[in-house]
Amino acid sequence: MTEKDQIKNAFANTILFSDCDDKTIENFIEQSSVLSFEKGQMIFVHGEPASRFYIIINGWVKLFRETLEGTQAVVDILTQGHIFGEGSIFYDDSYEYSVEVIENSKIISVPLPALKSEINTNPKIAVSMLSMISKRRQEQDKELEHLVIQNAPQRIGCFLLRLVDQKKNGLVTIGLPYDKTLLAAKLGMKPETFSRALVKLKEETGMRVKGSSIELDDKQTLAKFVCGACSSNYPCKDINGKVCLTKNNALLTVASHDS
Amino acid sequence: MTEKDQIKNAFANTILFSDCDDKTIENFIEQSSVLSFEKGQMIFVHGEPASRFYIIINGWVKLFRETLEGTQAVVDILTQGHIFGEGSIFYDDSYEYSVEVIENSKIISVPLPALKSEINTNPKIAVSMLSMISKRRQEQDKELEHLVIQNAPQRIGCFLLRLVDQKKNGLVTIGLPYDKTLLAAKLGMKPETFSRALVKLKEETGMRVKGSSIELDDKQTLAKFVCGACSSNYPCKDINGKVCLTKNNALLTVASHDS
DNA sequence: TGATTTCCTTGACTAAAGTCAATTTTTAAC
DNA sequence: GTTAAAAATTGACTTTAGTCAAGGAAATCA
Repeated sequence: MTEKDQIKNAFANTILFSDCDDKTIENFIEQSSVLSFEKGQMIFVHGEPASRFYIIINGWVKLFRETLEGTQAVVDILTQGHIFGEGSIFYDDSYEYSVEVIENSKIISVPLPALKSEINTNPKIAVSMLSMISKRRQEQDKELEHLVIQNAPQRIGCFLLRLVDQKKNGLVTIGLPYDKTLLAAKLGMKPETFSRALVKLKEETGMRVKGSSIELDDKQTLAKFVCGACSSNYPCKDINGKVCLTKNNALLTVASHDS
Repeated sequence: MTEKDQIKNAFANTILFSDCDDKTIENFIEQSSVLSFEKGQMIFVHGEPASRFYIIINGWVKLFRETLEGTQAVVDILTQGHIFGEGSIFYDDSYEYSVEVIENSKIISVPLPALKSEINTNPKIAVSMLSMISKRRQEQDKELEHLVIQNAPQRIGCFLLRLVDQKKNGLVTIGLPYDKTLLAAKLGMKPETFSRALVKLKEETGMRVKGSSIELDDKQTLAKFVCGACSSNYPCKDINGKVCLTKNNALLTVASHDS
């Protein structure tokens, strides 16, 4: 596959551009550039004027904000197929969060004005963007709910359940997509709490943890422990996992979110 | 003002329809009806097929979800000018939450298909909807952040700060827009915790609480206690209060949110 | 390979929020 | 205005999560 094809593919695989005709995508591609980022690099910083948005071809990034006192709040952790920075056209044209690359990544950079004008004239892309943001909003809604009514072990359990292929039954192996420290932050808890909560989860559900790999005899056992403290029944209808790679190149189904 | 005018006004005062020409709004009005609800009534229930969305002319409603175990999570509490139920066109055409009337309310009911088709053909309303949902998403983002990095007194303090007219200096009086119990739920804490946290807030900032009315000598004192544990500096740029009435008909500036 | 750094875990302790129960205050109803 | 109901507060106690510090495991690098 040529790089050109790869870019075209990356565009077509995002929810935002999936419903677009070739000509529109070509137009975007012409104004775009592909960038390589190393682990640790910052792509942009919270509050800075926003000029471009980004599409991840591969790798991982962390969206976050920081308080004056130095505490960090993880907004999201994204990988291939996801886009970020697009929301700033509705946020005073400045970025709503900072973005740090957490695994070497190949990322497409696209000018925001192009998106802005396309949205204003092309109802199709406006609707795609609406459905993308709405989906993200619903996920946030649920994260908020979980933060209030689930405890630490349940939040981890819920995260794991969403990684499992819903069609699979019986024994399943789940690979954590990234660091436990990072996952702890994403789930709104400290690393120590995460560690202890995982032990509790092991005791409660009989799952086996070895490094970043988790084995589970039956997802129903986990669901039983987790989903009583949630407003939607298992399996949640907003799970529609996409297969992608963990940082160790293990296959992974990621519960999709698209912002 | 005739009822017809009142309805037209209600439409024009929502972000969603603010940018619409008269003809489009007239078309919506023809398909709409105005309903009166009593305190305690349910407007729709989570999961039920969605056929209409709603615009609040006056009153208060609570959006919430419930777990099997009976715990309730408050999604939002809305009053005049806000709309709800519109998100379900991106949620499998079923309602994402339940809605209960908490103060007698006059509410416009509008068929969802009308909105759906308008969005698909009228870029203006698609963009309005985008900016509305984006704004809501940003607020949720911050609520999520606060739930993780702020403690109970700070969350209350932040809520209060957003009620204060930013132009006012010196002594200000803040009226709680609804029950403390409800406010506690919205802020993700128990009523007892709310009560104790308010005492703490009094001690820390010198504010005076008398029933649902709070007097504060200087909002900077409160901001100092609250905003160190937030990623945006006071005054937050997403505050753009609208004046409305509390349940006791006191004047109130409500930090706007539009979903 | 060994050394260094980073990540993860564990223990002991503290702080924050939740629970349960009792009481007071406020509001609504008659 | 009296009474009943609902909302808010307070106390005593439990549970949960955070903090700080120390060790151990894994990954990375020379």
